[in-house]
Amino acid sequence: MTKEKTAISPTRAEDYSEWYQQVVKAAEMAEHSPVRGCMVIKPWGYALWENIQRELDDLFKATGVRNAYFPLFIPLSFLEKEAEHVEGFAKECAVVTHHRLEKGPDGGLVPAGKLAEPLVVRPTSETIIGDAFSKWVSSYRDLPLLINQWANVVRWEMRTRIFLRTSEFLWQEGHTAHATSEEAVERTKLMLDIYAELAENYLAMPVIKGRKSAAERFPGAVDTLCIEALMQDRKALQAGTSHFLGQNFAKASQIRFQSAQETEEYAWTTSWGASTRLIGGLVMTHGDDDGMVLPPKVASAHVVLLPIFRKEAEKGQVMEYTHKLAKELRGSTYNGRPVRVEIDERQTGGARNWDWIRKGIPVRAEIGPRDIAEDSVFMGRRDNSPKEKKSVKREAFVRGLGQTLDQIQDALFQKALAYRKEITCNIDAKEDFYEFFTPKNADLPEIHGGLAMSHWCGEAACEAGIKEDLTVTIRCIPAENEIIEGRCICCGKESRERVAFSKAY
RNA sequence: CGGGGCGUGGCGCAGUCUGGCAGCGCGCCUGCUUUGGGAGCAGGAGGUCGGAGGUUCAAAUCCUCUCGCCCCGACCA
Repeated sequence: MTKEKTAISPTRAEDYSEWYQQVVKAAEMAEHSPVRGCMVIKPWGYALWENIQRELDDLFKATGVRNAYFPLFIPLSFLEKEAEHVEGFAKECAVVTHHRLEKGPDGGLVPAGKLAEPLVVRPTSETIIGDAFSKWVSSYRDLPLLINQWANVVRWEMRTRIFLRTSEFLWQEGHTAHATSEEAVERTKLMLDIYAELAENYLAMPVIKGRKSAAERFPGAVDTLCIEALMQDRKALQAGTSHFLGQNFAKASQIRFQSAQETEEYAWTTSWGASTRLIGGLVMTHGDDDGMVLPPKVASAHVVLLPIFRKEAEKGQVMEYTHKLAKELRGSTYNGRPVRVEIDERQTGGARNWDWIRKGIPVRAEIGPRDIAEDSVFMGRRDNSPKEKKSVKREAFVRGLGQTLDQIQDALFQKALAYRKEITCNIDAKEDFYEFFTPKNADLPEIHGGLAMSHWCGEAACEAGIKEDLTVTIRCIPAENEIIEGRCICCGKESRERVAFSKAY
């Protein structure tokens, strides 16, 4: 039996982690930098982030959120204001202690000019934004205050993975202040809905909306909501979070306002974020053994035109036809944005085609003299086999492109959804639960497990025990959960709902 | 931060055990051939072998230190 040749080696089944690295590299999305744990995001990958940014930004603004920018550096004393918060982040903070370099005895540069107060490179900005909010809010008429910032943050991670967990990453962090608890809770849910909308309708990534258990909650939050997506190795990825912070940070930062009843109150705040981690999620949701697969709505480019000519005499005609087609496509729109078109003039035969398959572009269109004679293009779709290509009349190609892209978008979502269903199951017996999450081959674990919907009594000890035994955690308590009597998967005590258990990134 | 693995041209790797001219495949450049496809032939460019120090007549290879990446834990978006 000969193995089908794949563009990426190893395949997902052979070595998922290595496959992931190879796809990121082969699709030219990002590479490692000389700085430990930090990546260089390359144009093909950064375009994804730009598209995510644009989409999220529109969704935020439609709910009244405005953008602002706060400092990269946070005074150490600010971080100390909220006890749980500082405890949660202290271990992964990068700290700036000096502000000047001087020539040292060996000729190298050494830090000089020690700072009076060390500055923490923001791991998140609740405290410094809280400080600003305390000045901006004095009356209930100043509320709600709805602010977002697009920024980089630094968390000094023990173990990094490109896009999924890097020391520095890009994200947005929204911060809001409200007059009432109810309104803040409402905002927390609204932003989670926006993340779910982005994930499902834009990234074609099915997600489960839910609430974190106390153990998984954001440090300092009263409640953490999240969307969880399932990757092709059956592990869950937290793809967005929205926190209800109660009055914890308002008290820490003195965000107070005078109410309509002339009483002084602490504001109720929220924060919510999504990061470049989503790009890693795209790779692991849609990528296949031939490389990246990009959902059209977020794709760095929608179509690549591949002109084919052999003799110089043909070149002029083919290139003219190609550029004219590109111009026409770029003048049309998809999902409210101009169609993004690449032209690859390299004459490397089939290898060129495979480059674009690896990069995951949704549509490839080959244009040679024979096509031009028939006023057609030879089209291939990334959601089909690489060999499956067909001749399409130029006019039909242009007119039908939007529909084609919609079909691909939908096909990717449906495929991901079907996979999630396949690896999700209700498990009620502890023995079955342990078997579900235990690989058959302990030395070289195969892809196993999935999402187990199982009963949990609510005790932290049960949650911790399962994490200890299986490295399985409660990803979330689903938002739209049925009340069903059952027995805790760990201790057997009474439980009224199932929660989502899985291994996670 | 503990345990393990790996750093050799853009990518994938051999060479390291046993020290002796830095190699192979793919990609890249040039030419010819081919011509609806992951092309063939010929020629060519590109690497202070992750870095520093040491042993030696001689180090990719041996020793010490160090940096980075990957995997498994602990921690986390």
